[in-house]
Amino acid sequence: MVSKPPPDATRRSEKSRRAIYAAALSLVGEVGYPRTTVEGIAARAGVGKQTIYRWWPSKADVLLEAFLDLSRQAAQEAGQEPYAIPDTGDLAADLKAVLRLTVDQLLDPRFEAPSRALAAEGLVNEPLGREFVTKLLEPQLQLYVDRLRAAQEAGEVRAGVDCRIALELFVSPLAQRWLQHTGPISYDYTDTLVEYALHGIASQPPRSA
Amino acid sequence: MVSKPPPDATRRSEKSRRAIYAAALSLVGEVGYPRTTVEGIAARAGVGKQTIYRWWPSKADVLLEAFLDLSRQAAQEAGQEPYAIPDTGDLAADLKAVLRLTVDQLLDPRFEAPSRALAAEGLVNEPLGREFVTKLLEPQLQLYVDRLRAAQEAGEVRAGVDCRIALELFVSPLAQRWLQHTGPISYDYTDTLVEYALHGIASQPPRSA
Amino acid sequence: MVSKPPPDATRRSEKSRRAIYAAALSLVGEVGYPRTTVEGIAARAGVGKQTIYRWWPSKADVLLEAFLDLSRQAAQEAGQEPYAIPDTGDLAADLKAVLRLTVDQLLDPRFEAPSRALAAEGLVNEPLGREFVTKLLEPQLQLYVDRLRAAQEAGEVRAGVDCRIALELFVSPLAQRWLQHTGPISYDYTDTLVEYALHGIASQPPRSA
Amino acid sequence: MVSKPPPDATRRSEKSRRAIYAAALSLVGEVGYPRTTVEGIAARAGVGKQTIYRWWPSKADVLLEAFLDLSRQAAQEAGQEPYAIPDTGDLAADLKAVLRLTVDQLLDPRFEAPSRALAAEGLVNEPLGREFVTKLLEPQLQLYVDRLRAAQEAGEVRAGVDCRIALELFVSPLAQRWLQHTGPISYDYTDTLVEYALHGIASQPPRSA
DNA sequence: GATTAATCGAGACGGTACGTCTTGTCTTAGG
DNA sequence: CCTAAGACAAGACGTACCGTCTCGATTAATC
Repeated sequence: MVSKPPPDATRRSEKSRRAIYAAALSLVGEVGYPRTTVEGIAARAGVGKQTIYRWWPSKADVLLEAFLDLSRQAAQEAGQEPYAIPDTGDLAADLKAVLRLTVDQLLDPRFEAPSRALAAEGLVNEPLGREFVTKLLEPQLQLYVDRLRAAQEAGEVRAGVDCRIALELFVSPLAQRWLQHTGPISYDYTDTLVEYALHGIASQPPRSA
Repeated sequence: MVSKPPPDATRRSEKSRRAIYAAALSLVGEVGYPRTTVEGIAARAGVGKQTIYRWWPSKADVLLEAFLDLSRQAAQEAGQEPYAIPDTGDLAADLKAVLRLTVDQLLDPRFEAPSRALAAEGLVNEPLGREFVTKLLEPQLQLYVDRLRAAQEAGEVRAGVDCRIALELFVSPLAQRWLQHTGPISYDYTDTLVEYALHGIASQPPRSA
Repeated sequence: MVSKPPPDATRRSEKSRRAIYAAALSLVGEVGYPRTTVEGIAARAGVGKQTIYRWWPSKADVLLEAFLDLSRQAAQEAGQEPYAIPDTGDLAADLKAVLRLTVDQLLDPRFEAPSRALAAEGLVNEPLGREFVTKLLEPQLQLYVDRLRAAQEAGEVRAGVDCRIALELFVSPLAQRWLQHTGPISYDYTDTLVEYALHGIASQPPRSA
Repeated sequence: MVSKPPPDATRRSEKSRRAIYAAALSLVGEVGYPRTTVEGIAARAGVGKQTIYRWWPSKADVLLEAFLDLSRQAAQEAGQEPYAIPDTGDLAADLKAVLRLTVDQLLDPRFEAPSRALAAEGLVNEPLGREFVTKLLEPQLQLYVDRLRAAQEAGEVRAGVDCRIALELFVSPLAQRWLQHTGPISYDYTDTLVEYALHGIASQPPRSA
């Protein structure tokens, strides 16, 4: 007899849930994550604090779900999500195109504050971090894995290359620049990343290949 | 309405400063960053709260300085800091070696908690983030830039390659895996990164090169 | 904007009502009045909260009715209620006897907690206080008035004495000792009260009587 | 290691203490005891909640001290408090006079709400009740005991009468009428009480006296 | 016996206050 | 003047209840 029985989800107020999502996202955008409080979210959503604590264990989880919801919505708005990177036969062009879309999204102010906040919280709060990675990051990365695998089968990528590692060559640099402000983000930059990642930076081919 | 005159640093208590660094680092290691409080640091350091607020604007800044201090100490202990990546003439080998050292440091428990905490806080607290990047990250990255530039002059790296971008091909993937737990970290992994980054993942050379 | 139509009392669940009374009384006895909550009563009674709010305006009213019910029951158990103080012709003896019964009741643990709670709430919540006085206290006091009036007619009590005030001479001291713990309660004590009230404490008769 | 060390009383803010007393008394007067909250007191006093919780365990204790302070002040204002019931040699007159003063005080609106609230809380919260009785009620009652004892030595009161019980004959009825609204309060009423208590209500002297 | 309308147990809801914790400022005493 | 200590105003935390509301599921009186 340690923990409360879980609440009855069938009786949950849809209106409140949406109001909470909206309040959480707008507050994070306006005052930043650390100054966004559960009380503030409840007040702006016109909701009792208990209604938040009933369904989420912390403000980080509220924000995570709110962001997932926002992503889902944005995906729907953007037409039937392809859920795949296009395959025109030209790997470099395809990767450049999809990275340009990612750049656009990273610079969209609706996404910036909450996703940065979630990423930050995820670094320090491991369960949340795992959920963030599992639910948001990995599905995206898997698309790259799929496209690279297809390229590998088509002979465009060297056999033996681990696609899960390969994708990090262009995704991680972009992620780090964005997260840590270690450099500017642009189409040129991502195009360059694709170029370098595909053909390497060395002037000579590897000795034993 | 001017801001307070700065306190007289010549009369500052060295003992307190060191006790505060130690308390901050140990608390972050023990209870995590969010549950580390200024009061807790003051109590463990046997110091008045005002002594902290007099010299640092926030707990993040305390931790940043504490961590810088720790890094300086660790560097000294590790013998006279080379402050350069070795240049044996074999770029791949040199990069692999230095990345292996980085792996060792990332897995050192003394460093893990505070540096992860600082990275997280830096994402969301821009001034701190810039300081973190400027004082800790950039100097490290510059070493890579220098080594790559030397390789470029030696003809090992293609002319026209932007070394600042090139270094991200092996540094950022490692950073992301470590920060966001998106994958395991090992010597094999970093070796592979160097391999891919130097020679690319494509099976064919670029069309117009 | 009229108030709700009153609920249909004919369809009321007798079982629930009794369960609520029992739960209210036992909770007040166990955890005290302030920590007795409507939610707690509902939970212990196995009843929805609305079933309480449908029939009573507040927890104080629940407790008042529960206590009235308990009193009624106790009266029935104690044989056919006399509803009068016996009149043996000896006023002192009759008063002593009935006060001894009152002492017994005040010390009965079933009654103590709820009646003290009701008295307390009544001090601060005037409507409830009036109801408490009207329904519980006054009927009891009236018995004294009747007995004293009879004694007055029999010449045992001085003509001109206001019986409503006279009864307070032995009832109020007992009530105050019990309510405010200002002294112990015993048969000796109430016997003494009767003695003093009947014959006064002065050594001389009044100057002008 | 169970409880906090007590705070350092020498550094206590006198201004805050007085503001808290004033806020507590005015709130109880305006909205009644149950709707007076610690938060409300803190807000009106311009004080942090912790400053209240640091020095008092509950709102009842705040109110008790506030009331004690008010009583002390009122006593000082009323000239050098005699701290004794006058002894003119005429016991009945002296008692009537002091009871009339009590009537005045009971009807003073500054005192009514808080003292009724404290009495109520004391019924149900035994430690507070004992403190209320010890610090406020008993000192008052002792004055009666002293005056009655003097009268007894002067032969005005029958030897053998227990003065502690005797005083209740006129004090308790007044207290009960006031607390429980069981009847009106007036000079006539208290005069009558003294009359009855001194000379009894019986028409005949006791059989064995 | 089926219909129907209100009560029932249950519990989610918008709120308020609780008592605790921490922040960053201010005050006091001591060196 | 810096220091250790800690009281202070402020305000968020997460919990407990309040009194209202909305669900099916009884359930009792009418058809």
